[in-house]
Amino acid sequence: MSKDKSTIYSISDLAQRFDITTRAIRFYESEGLLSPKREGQKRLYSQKDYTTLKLILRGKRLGWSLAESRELIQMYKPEQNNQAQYEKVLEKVAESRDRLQQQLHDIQIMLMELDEHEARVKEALETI
Amino acid sequence: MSKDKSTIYSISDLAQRFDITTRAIRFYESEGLLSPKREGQKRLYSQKDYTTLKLILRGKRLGWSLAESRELIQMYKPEQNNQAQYEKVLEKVAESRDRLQQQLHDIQIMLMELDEHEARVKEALETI
DNA sequence: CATTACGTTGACGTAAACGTCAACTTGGTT
DNA sequence: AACCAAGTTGACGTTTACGTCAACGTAATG
Repeated sequence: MSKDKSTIYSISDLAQRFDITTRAIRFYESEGLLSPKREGQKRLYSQKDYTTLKLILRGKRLGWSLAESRELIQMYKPEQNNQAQYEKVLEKVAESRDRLQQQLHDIQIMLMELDEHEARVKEALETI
Repeated sequence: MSKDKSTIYSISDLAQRFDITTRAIRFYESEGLLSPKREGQKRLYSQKDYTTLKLILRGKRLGWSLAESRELIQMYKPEQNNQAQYEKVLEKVAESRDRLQQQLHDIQIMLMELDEHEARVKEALETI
């Protein structure tokens, strides 16, 4: 299928799939979030790059800065092999988790309040 | 207690409580998110303003723009009393809910992936 | 009454995340 | 050869969300 390990994407390919601009993708690279292979001048994106991009956009939807997403992405790289690095990684994981749990909490409250409000509005509509 | 309906806050009061700057609070007002009473020049914030500010900051944590939070805030105002307005409100509610559910989904995936990664890192640490 | 604390309104500065040209190159297609 | 589509690298512009002075008002305090 299209998810096989050797699939390669062009920049406009990725842009279409994720509904973003090529400019954005190049910008992410300039910020150290992506580093695609090259074929002459042209960028070639691997399945790993695809996954990384997915991570970036998920981060964006959650209100993360690119710098934060970059940290998370680097966290997943196995290059950092000494203990200090690993422990820094674990700290980052904990931080991320706390932040996510705060967001989860915020969302639950929001959904509850929206429910209440929706009910009130519908009631108002019925009594018109 | 301090949650009684008549409690009034100064601007630096709110700034301290929410750990933001007075500049930010004034900015939110200039963007139409807050509209405190005045006593001469000075701004006086009611319990309603306090709640609105809480909503703004919750929106921020979830990555919303101030413009989006403003819409949500206006949604809660009972001033819009005709049917067209109400239906627009219901649309906004649905939109917000969809967005929140997408975020919820994103967060669940993130937490799962972090769990997996944490496990792998801890394993690596133990085998050092 | 002079100082200090707290507030006010401009006005300009800034970081992040791209958008938008402009001016090329390059690999096929007619 | 001529051309088009898709790609490239600058470089400058733009929006959002404030930060950071400056210059001033006002109220209470020593």
